[in-house]
Amino acid sequence: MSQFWLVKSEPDECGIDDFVAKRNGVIRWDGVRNYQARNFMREMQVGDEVYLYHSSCADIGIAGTLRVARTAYPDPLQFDPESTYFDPKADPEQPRWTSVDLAFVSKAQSVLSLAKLKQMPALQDSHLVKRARLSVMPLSAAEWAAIAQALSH
DNA sequence: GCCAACGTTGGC
DNA sequence: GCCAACGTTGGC
Repeated sequence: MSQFWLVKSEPDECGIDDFVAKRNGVIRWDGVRNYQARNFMREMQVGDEVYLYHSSCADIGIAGTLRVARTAYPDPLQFDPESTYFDPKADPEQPRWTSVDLAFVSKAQSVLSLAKLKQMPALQDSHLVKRARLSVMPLSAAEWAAIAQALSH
């Protein structure tokens, strides 16, 4: 069964416009270095729908929709000493960190702001509102639908 | 740039 | 296994 997710990124690093530019391709979602977020990524299935959330920027909120194009595989950056995401404790035999591939679905006409998300009754119990600083999180079908409706306005 | 939340590390 | 120190996230 298809599931719903939300991923956060700073748009300077990887935002919805990077996915627009790769409209017919995929982007590797890498650099996640939090175990809870990683574990959620490992549950993702091809075809799952994903909201992209822009954090730490002028226009904070949900900026578009993506789709899982490839399930979990080892994040190559953990083995790359040149990368800021290099993890000296990562073992190629037993990789610690996970990537998935994500593909563009749509860009929001305007960003659905965090202020509006916080006001939505359907999101009061969501990870997004309740738990700070989690960069990959599941959404319930009801949470997904409420956001979809707000985005369509 | 500040700072609260919170995850990780390491000494004991 | 506890917990203080420290680092990171991310809104403001």
